[in-house]
Amino acid sequence: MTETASRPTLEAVAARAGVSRATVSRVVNGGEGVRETLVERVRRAVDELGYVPNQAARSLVTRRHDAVAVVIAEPETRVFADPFFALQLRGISKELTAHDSQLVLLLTEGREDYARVGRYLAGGHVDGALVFSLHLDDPLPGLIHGAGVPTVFGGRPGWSDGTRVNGPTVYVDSDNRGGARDAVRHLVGLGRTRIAHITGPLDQTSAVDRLDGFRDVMVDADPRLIAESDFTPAGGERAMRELLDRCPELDAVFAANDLSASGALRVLRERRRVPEDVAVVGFDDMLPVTEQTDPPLTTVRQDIEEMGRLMARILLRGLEQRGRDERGSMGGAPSSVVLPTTLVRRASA
Amino acid sequence: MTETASRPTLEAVAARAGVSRATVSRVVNGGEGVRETLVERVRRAVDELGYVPNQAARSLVTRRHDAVAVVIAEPETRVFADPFFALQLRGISKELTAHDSQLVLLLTEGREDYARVGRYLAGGHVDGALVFSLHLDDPLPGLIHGAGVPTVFGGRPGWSDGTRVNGPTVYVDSDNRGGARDAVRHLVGLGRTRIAHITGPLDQTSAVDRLDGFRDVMVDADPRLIAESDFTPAGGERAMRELLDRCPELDAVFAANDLSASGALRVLRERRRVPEDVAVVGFDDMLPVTEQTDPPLTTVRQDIEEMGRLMARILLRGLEQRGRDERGSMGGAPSSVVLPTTLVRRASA
DNA sequence: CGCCACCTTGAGAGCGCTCCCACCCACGGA
DNA sequence: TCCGTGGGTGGGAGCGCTCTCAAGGTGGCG
Repeated sequence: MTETASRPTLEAVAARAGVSRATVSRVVNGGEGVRETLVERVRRAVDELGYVPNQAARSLVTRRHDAVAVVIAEPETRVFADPFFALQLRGISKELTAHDSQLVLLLTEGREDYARVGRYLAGGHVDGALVFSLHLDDPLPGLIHGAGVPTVFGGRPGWSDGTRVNGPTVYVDSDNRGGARDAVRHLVGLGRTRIAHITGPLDQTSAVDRLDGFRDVMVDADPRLIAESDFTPAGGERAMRELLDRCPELDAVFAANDLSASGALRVLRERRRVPEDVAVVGFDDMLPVTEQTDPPLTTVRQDIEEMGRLMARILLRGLEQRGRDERGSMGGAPSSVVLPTTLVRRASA
Repeated sequence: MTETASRPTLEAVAARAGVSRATVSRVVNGGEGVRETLVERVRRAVDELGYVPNQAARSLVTRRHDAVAVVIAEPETRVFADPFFALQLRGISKELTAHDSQLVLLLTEGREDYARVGRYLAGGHVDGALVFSLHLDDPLPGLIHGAGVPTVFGGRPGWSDGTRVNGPTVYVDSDNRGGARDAVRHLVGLGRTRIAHITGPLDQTSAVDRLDGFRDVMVDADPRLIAESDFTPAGGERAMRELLDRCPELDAVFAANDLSASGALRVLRERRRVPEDVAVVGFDDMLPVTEQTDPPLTTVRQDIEEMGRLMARILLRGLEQRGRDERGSMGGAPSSVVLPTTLVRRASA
C-alpha cells in the first residue's frame, strides 16, 4: 500500500509546453494537424510531467471506455477444474491488449447474480461484452439484449423451443457436430461397430451438437449405447460403468469431452484392454489430460485460445463499425463463426 | 450487436421527481439526510426511467473507480493447466462483488508486457491491484510501487539477495513451509526414513518454502534425495525417475505440488507398490487431481479460494482506511497474512 | 414572542477531457 | 494591393456527476 501522487492534467502539460489544452489533446490523441515542432514540444512536456490521460474524464465525453466485459456464467465448480476458460481468457486478453482495451471479468455464481451483471452492462461501463457458458434457455442473452450492449457469445446459445429470443445473436463456436462425426467415423474406420457415446450435460448446445454428430453417423444407434453424463471425470466413470453393464459387447466409446473420457478410461482399464477391446475417443484435446491418460487419448482438437481471440476480434470490429457510421449503415453486421476441428490420433483409438 | 439507447441522467431523474440534482444524488448514494417522502419519490423516478449512474462522471469527481486490477504475471502455459488461478479469481470475484467493485484482469505474456501493466496502473484506472505469480527478483513489485497503487500480492514476493525492493509489501500466502513440515513429519510418522523431495521451480518462493520445510524435518537429507522440478506432471515423472535411479531404496516422496506428485505416481506405479513400498504426499489438494490419482493422493490442503477472498478483503479494507483518513494516519496499515494448511490423508501415504 | 440552532434542500462550481467553432496567419491568384 | 483559401491554433462549452455552501424552514427554549 503506497501513496497516490496527484497526477498532472492536460492543463499542466499545456502550460509547460506553452500551448493550449486543445493542442495537447490533439497530440495525445495522435497528433494529426499539429505542426511537427509543437508535437515535439508537447511530447516532451508529457514525458517530463509523466502525464497519463484521465480515462474517466475522457470516457465522460467520448462515451467510449476501451473496456470489454467478459461474463462467465457458470455456477458449477466444474468450470474451474478444466483449463477451458483460462485458455479462452488468454486468447481474449491477447486480442484486447492489442487493441488497447481492458478486460473486465464478471463471474457469476448462479442466476441470482444475473441481475447484477445486467445492471452493470446496462450501466454503460464497457463498450461490449463477451459471454460464455450459457445453458439452454438461459435468461442472460435476453438480459443483455435489454441492456443494449454489443455482445459476442462463446458457444451457440440455444433455446429448447428452437427459437431465438430476439434479434440476431453473434457467436463463435467450434464445429462440435462435425468434430463428433469425424470422431465416430474414425472409430467406424477402425472396424468398430458397437460404438457407445458418453454425452455432456444436454442443457448445453455443445453437448447436444456432439450427440447429434454421433447420431449423424450411427444413424440407428441402440439407445442403450448412449449414456448421459456431465463432462466430468467422475461422470465419465459412472457413464462407462453403466454402458458396460448395459452393453458388455461394446467395442468403442466416443466421450463428449476429454475429462469424461479420462474417467471412462479409468474404468475400462480394469476390465478391458484399450484400444484392443475398446477404442476411446475424446473431445477438446486438453493437453494436460489427453497426453497423460493411459493410453494417451485420441481426441478432437478445437483451438480454444483462437476461439477467444476471434470472439474479441469480432466484437472489436463491430464496435469500430458502429463508431464509424454514426447512424447504423447496415453494411457489415458481424456474423457468427464456426471453427473447424481436427482429429488428433493417439493411442486410445 | 444491438443499439445503445441514450441513458437518462441525474438531471432527468431530478426533473421527474421534482427535486434538485443534489437530492437525487444523495438518494442514489444512500439517501442520508433526505426526507423519507422524497427518498420514495426519487426512488420511483429512478425506477421508472431506469436510471443508472454514469460511472465515468462519478469517478471524475470522486477519484474512485470501484475497480481493482488483478495482475497475473505468468508467461508460462503451465498456469492454465491447473485450476489455481481460477480458484483464486473466484474468491477475489466474490469478495469484490460483495463490495461493488469490478475486477479488471491483466494477463501478461512475458515481461515485455510489464510496461503496459505499469502504465495502466499508473493511469489511475483502478483503486488497487492484486498481483500474482511473481518469480524471484521480479521487477513487477518495483514497477507497481512506482505507479503508487495500493497492492496486495498473492504469495510472498522474494528477492534472491534477501532484500525488499522498497517499502513494506503486503501479501497473502499459505504456510508453505509449515505445510511441508507436516507432510514430511507424516511420512516420518509412518516409519519412512529415506524420504525424497521433488521440488517446484526454485525461482518461486512457494517452492523454496516447501523445500525449506522439507529440510526443517530432514535436517541432513542426502542431496541425492532432492530432485528439482517444475510443478508439472511431466516434470514430476522426470524427477521421480531421476530419484529412483539415484536412490532405489527410497521409501517415500514428498512432491512440492499435486501435479508433480501425480507424475511421480505414474512412474512409481510401474516399479513399486504405493504406499507399501513408497509413500507419496503432494501439496495443494487440487481435488480433480488428488481424488483421481491411483491411489488417491495424501496431500497438504491450502484453501486457495479463501486466499483470493482474503487478498481482496485486505486490499479493500486498506482502500477504505485510506479514504477515511485523508492524510495517512499510520493507524491500521494492513499487514501480510499467512494461512494455515492441513494435511489430508488419503491412500498414498 | 423572539432568537438561535439544526435539519433539509437547492444552486453552482468544477472534476479533466474532447470537440466545435472562430480566429489568425501565411499564401496564391486576381 | 486586396481578397479568398486553408491549415494550424486557441477559446469555450459541456459531458454527468459530487460536494460545498448558503438559504429556507422548523422546533425548542429563554
